Amino acid sequence: MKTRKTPDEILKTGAKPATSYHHGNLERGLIDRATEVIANQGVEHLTLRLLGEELGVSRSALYRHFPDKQTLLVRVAEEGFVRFGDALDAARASKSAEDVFVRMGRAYFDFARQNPGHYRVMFDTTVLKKANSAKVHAAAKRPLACLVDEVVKDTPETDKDRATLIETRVSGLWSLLHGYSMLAINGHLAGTSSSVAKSMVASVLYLLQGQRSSR
Amino acid sequence: MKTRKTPDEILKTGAKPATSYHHGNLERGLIDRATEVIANQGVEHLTLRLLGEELGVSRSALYRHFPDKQTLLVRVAEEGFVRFGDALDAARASKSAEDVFVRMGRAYFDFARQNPGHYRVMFDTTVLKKANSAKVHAAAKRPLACLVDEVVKDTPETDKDRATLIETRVSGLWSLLHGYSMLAINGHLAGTSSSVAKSMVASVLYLLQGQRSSR
DNA sequence: AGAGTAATGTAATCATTGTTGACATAGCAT
DNA sequence: ATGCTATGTCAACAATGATTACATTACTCT
Repeated sequence: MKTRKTPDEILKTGAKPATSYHHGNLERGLIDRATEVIANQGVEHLTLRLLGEELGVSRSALYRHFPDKQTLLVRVAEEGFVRFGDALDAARASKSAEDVFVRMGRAYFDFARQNPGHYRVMFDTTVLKKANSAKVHAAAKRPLACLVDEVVKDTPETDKDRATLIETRVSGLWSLLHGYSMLAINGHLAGTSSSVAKSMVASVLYLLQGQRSSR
Repeated sequence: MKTRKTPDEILKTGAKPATSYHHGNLERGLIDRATEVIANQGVEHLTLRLLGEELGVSRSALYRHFPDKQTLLVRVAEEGFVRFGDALDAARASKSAEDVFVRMGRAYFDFARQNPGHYRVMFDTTVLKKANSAKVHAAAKRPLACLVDEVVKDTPETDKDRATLIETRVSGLWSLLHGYSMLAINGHLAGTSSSVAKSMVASVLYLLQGQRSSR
């Protein structure tokens, strides 16, 4: 009994007549538009006034759907983590001749570059810190768990101090993926030709191999 | 004729008598305190009111030293880049049995973890974008130039398409260093035991080796 | 169909923060 | 001493996030 009309029904009927008092699906619109603005201009340029204007709604309408701005950002992050987890899971499960880490690495980079708004909020220092939503914290664990699972599988049990080796490999893998994603999103890798992107995916393997053979 | 008293003179005389109207070295104090706040609580928690209070000065006093808050942040970033460049240069120049990339990698991580406030601002999406100070842009180039220089030296000239190889290696190296630094600073690598940190430094070499031998 | 009720949106208002302009004070040179 | 400049204060403004009281719509139940 949450909504009177599903989003699909709204869309089918031709969405938002000119005289409508109700927006129809403001919650969805707020999340989507906020994500766009963040992708284009960064979190700090997102204002409720702009959001309201663009959606043809008063600025206080947001508070019917979110207790505050912070919570809207948490929702953006949450949806990002879910989709991110889905993407990594899919890459992991896909049957392919390629190494599973190559597949996951590519999926990681692709997600970050195609969803810069989500990715920024997901790893923004302060957004998650104050979030008391259990859902977002659960969603945030899943993508990393994907990486950890595969590293665990790939780390020989014979190694003494196996736990440390796993931790090392996860840290290295994640650092490489996160660092490249962040630098690329923020335009610090100007001449990021596609060949470099491909090489970065391959680098995942070399990094892992080096870490396993070392120590 | 910029200052009547150098900072050192102020300090020698016992700094800031209770009845002082002038702060003595407000510019320095603003930059330093701002850096601390950012390190502890993030950029978005930095307010001019707080800054003024803590330095025993009105909130508008800042505007005698910086045209606006943004410019203060740019100054923090600028000083960060200078010190960062110095640290990398020193590591590169130091005579040691260790590989130069190991030395630079350690210096990179050490700087980031010991100066989280600086590092955050330096790579904040929006701080540098709007900065029209030539100084900060020059300072920002130097640290990366250190890494690039060494990669260039280390990349065999015989390789055809050498430029792409260099670009790939720089991207990979920087991504690993930046990613680990960011994740560590923001507390995402909770169990970051010192052994993991050491392994991360070593990983730099394996990554570079893999990239050179590949493609 | 019609009443009742919850969901959704608006308008007016407030607190916080960055910023500005007019004024006050201190230090330095002559 | 006098004047100039750097530095700091105070009051006010604009933008923004948030709150409260009220208005409108849509669903449910009979």
